[in-house]
Amino acid sequence: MASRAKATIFDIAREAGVSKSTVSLVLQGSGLIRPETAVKVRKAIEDVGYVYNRGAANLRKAHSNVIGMVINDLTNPFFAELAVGMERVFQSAGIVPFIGNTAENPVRQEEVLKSLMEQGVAGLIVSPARGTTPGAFRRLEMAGVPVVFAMRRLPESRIPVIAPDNHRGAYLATAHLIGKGHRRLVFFGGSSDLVVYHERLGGFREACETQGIAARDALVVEGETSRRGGIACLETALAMAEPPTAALCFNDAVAFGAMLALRKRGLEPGADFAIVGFDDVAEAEHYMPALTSVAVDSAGLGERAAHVMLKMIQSRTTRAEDHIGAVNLVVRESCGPDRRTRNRPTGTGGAA
Amino acid sequence: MASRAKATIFDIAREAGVSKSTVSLVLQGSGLIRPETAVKVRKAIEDVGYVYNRGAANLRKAHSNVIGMVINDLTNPFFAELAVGMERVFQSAGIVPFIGNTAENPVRQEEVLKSLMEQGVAGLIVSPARGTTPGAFRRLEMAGVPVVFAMRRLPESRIPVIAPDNHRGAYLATAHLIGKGHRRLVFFGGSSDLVVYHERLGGFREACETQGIAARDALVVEGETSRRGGIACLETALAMAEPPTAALCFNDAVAFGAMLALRKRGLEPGADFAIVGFDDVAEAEHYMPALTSVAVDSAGLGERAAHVMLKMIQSRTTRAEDHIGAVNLVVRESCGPDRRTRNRPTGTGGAA
DNA sequence: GCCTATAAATGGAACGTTCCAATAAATCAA
DNA sequence: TTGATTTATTGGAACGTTCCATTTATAGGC
Repeated sequence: MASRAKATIFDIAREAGVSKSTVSLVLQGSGLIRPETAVKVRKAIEDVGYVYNRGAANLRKAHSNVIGMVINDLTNPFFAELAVGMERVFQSAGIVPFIGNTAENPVRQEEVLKSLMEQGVAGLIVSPARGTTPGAFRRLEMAGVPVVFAMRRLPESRIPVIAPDNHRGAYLATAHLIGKGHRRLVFFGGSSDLVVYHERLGGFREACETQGIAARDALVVEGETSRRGGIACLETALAMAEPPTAALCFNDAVAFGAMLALRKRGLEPGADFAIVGFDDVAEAEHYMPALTSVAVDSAGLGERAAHVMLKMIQSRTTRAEDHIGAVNLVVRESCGPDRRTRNRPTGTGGAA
Repeated sequence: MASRAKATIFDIAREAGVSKSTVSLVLQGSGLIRPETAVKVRKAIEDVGYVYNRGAANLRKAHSNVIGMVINDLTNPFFAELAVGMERVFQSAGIVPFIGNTAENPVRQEEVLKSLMEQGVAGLIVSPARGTTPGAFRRLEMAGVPVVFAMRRLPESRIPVIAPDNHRGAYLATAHLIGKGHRRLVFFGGSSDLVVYHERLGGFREACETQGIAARDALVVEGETSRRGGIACLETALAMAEPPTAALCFNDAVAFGAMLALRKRGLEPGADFAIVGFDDVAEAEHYMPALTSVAVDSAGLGERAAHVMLKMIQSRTTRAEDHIGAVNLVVRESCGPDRRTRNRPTGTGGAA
């Protein structure tokens, strides 16, 4: 069906009766060629079914305009949103980013990074996989390729980071629960190999401290960052001698799991046990009951990351400022009514 | 920090005291070179911080080992699953696929396909965007690049398709509803620019016909294929003079929306109105009530598509058999109890 | 009509790799 | 030893593009 050998600019040149250089100029949209010539060439391009060979071009050109996005888990809508945000700004810049999925696997991540590098990417936006070793990005730094981290960061690294204000988000959510009258709280899910975990847990702890919750009443149950993990966390918490009455969850998936587990025990999320999630994924709003959660605007952070990347490429630098995105607590039904008015009919502080 | 100019095999050759050809052989893992030489070269590769230039290599090599996956909507967990399934088999084949997102936009899709082609991909797995014109893949066919469609197909096209048995899935689900005693049914969501829509709707209609439902009792409400669309569909249906009692939804998102709308009206999904979804996404199982849905095994279809692609590349062909994946109805709570026993205490057929 | 200035088109070298044919070195059979 | 064989290594051409320095065509000024 198709001519076996791929068409090159020479074929176009022959077809249009010009030189290869002229064809090249036309391809680059140079203003140097006469309009009629350009038209003739463009027709020939169509006729021979030409596809541009970017690899060959990059051999001469300083740098490509390919950007790689490395995502740790595409099935998590939270990260998919991030990717979509980035896509949006790249699209309007006429760039098609290539997305690689690492499935939270550092070995796979290494392969993906290597492959992207070999393609000669101009820059890389990465949401690093859990368990990424600090040295994993040394090669990229050596090669002078601009990199930005999105959502997650590595313990010691000079690579710029675009992430939400996890500490503040957790603080706000926890303060809200305490304000509702809860006095024994728990942090559900996540594990300490993630910097994000420490940030969120830190916010939780600080809120407990500054709002007069004793350290022994600020509990922590580690677990998978999934629905399943949330179920397990709740079981653990309720099995305690003195169970908590409210939970801040590492993310929304954990929160959904915890609510599910409550229901299975005949308890009503909100009324019997307060749940707050983190990330505010699209489902949160539609759950029963609707989930109170910390909104981080992942698509917005994606856009931000893309802009930073474009600027880095443009200014040929490998450094940039970190950007910490604002968060806000979206209060819905899962953290229930004010606890003071239920358990202790007369509060101490009055109207506040 | 890094040496500005990128290292090439010549730099490695100089460092290791061998010729560029030897370096090339080592890079390709040829058995021709003496082990000690190979070690020496590999050390040099490390030392100079070399990154392989695949573009240059592809200039000589017959074809690259890059495969592109073009997905119409990454934020839909259903398609994300598909991508993950493909990833899985490519990973074990030592291939890193590049994912491009088209956000259901044919224009963007054109850009993504063009960009992937320019990179010299060896093959393309595509879930085409809604509204893709029939000619959109002509260029690819001309270039002789193997393409397979996953999940979706185009009206008239000779490109091989890997997709679930939509007709049968819809038939099974509809028959189940009819078996439960429903006599006035509706198909919710989707629009006729999608081949999948016709397939599913066809299954619905066939089941109604063969199971003795009058044509005027087999209703159709088109709508967005989202939660929001589902809400709208339900409102429309209940506003009818003679409303249906059960709905087969185009996909799970529509089903979730319909259930939400039922709840808002104080109706209980399952008991008051039966809902069946399509795709069986992970959430379906965890919903309240759990959603009855047609499972299509999208990850499995992804794996299948990847295998077909690998085989096509290997055998240098652009043709392959279609593959229609088995489906099965997962009955949960959202289609409720048997209707006959509720509305007409004495059924006609006895125990069946 | 001639020289100069501008516009348009062109040939050649270079980019970093692979592959082939050729060379050099080592081994073996006699 | 010598020629034949095998094992390792190598130089050169080619891949499809860009970019620079030229060449050729067109127009302008006098």
